[in-house]
Amino acid sequence: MSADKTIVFFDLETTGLDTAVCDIIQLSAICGEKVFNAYTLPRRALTESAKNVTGFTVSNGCLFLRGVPVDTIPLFDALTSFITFLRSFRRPVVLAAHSARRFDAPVLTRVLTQFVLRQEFQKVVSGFLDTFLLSKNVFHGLNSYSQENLVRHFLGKTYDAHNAMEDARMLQELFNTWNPGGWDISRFTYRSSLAF
DNA sequence: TGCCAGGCCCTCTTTAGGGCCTT
Repeated sequence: MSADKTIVFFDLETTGLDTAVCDIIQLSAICGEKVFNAYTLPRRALTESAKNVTGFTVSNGCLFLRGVPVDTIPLFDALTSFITFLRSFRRPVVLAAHSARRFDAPVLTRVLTQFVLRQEFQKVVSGFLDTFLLSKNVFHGLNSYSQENLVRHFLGKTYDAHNAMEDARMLQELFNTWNPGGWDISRFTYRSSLAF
């Protein structure tokens, strides 16, 4: 990774695993001490599996996290605020997520396109770094490359997995511990202009 | 009725199948 790029770690919680249709519920990101977090009310129902994994539920038009009401903002506002957050780094940003290529990037770029924000986004984000593919190729012989297992293995701790803010925070900590070289980062970084 | 998908990687492979990883 060249020195003129900033890596921002991010995570999404969504209504399900189908990247073609799922809605974003939580969007979180972190870079150093700078954090971003937004909750949005999904337009479609959560799958039972997503309810169990994330703890989110929707009732009477309100979002709840493990039964506690959560303040939400419109998805468009969350996306524009996110772009403003990314622009604050004043240099090209690489967005890193665990399984970014398979999951987070396709979902994020789909909704950005829906709200005609894709071009604005691409002005500040040069690519997506997939830490799942990176870890699997750099650290051989592990039983599992799930983020939860990697945090247990490399950091020796458990955490509130499937909360986007905590997932992003732990991913940054993992990455700083790995301290991968520029070649490995480049190998698993994908241009954000490409359709996923 | 079924209970959500799918790209990548591995191998008991390549005329294929199964598990991982994300919610």
